[in-house]
Amino acid sequence: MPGEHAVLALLALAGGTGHGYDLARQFQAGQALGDVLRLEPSMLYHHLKKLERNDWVTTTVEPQGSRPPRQVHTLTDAGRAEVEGWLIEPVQRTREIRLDFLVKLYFARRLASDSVPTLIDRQRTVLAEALHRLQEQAAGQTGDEDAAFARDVLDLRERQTQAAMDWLDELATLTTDVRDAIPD
Amino acid sequence: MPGEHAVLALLALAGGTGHGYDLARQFQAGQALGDVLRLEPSMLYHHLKKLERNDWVTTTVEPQGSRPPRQVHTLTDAGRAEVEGWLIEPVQRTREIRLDFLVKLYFARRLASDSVPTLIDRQRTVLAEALHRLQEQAAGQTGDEDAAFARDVLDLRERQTQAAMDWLDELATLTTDVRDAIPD
DNA sequence: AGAGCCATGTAAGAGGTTACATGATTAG
DNA sequence: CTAATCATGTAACCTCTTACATGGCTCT
Repeated sequence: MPGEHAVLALLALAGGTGHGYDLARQFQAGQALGDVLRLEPSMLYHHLKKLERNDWVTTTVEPQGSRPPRQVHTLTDAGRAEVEGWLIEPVQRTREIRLDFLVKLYFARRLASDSVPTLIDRQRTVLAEALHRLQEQAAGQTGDEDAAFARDVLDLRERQTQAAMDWLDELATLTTDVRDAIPD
Repeated sequence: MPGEHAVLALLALAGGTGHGYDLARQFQAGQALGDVLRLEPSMLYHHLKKLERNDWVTTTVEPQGSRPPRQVHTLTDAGRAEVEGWLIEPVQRTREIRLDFLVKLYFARRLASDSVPTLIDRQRTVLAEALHRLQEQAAGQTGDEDAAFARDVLDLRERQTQAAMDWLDELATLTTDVRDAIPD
């Protein structure tokens, strides 16, 4: 469920307050964020209701004269804590790299850039463990047709996990370069 | 929606008839198929109902004496045609390789092994096109923070697509080896 | 005596998509 | 005059997960 946390983090990025229509723009196609996580208005408003139920935001109505009134949402302390925790937590499954981790990275760079190297490192550890488990499984295999298929499955997963690792390695290099660079 | 087609294909593999409980075994953990696509009984029965609505199977009740009666499902001609079409059609999105394509491969090897090299080759073509589009997008990029993120996103997608390509290449090699081998 | 198999489902709910409703305002 | 923008949602419909209901039979 990256949607909920993305909305919460976007609210944090906007300074802690915002209304639905405004947040919606970032989740449209063509936006850096929207190209990774597309959120239709209906889903966005749905998430905002849920955030309120979780006491992560409070909502007040702001009349707009002729226009429909805005529902202005404000981050609570619990909401801020939730974002902070989410930003430093790596994802557990390899398939979540493609969506959840990318969204996390987007916000981590903008809200807590100091913690990005740690996030990348912790994510590398999780993937390394996954890789290790895959290699262990690949070791104990028999020889029938089902086993041949199981080997192919493991081989694919290993390659996909390794690709994500290589990508993280490059991310880490670039991030470190920036931090180590001496400003002129 | 690989679930529906997997159930249909499993019915074909069983000779064209079968009942739910029997099919369910293959979708449990520990089975070659179940380790890729887990289908809980409730979902399996749901899919069987849907297959009936699509006229891909017909259902008859078979009393079992003391046991609960079986709902025996039989593939129709339309159902057979649907399986055949599905088996030779590559998946369109890279993320579908992990699940949809693997399931397809499992059944293609068992139901239409002659068409497997063609399936792999067509899938390679789809991925090559995707890779090409990603490289084109990576070429036209500006320099702000959003663009840096967009570059990272494209880089990850490229690596994941390339990993799938490499895997397909190895699959193709192995498959060809088997076909070219001279039986003794 | 109790666990687990046989065989079928229903119910409830999370998560998501697509389409539509409303109604004034502003830009081309 | 038309289209898009502002601003909020509802309704209907998928997919999927988790938990539970039924009730006799077989194995240890």
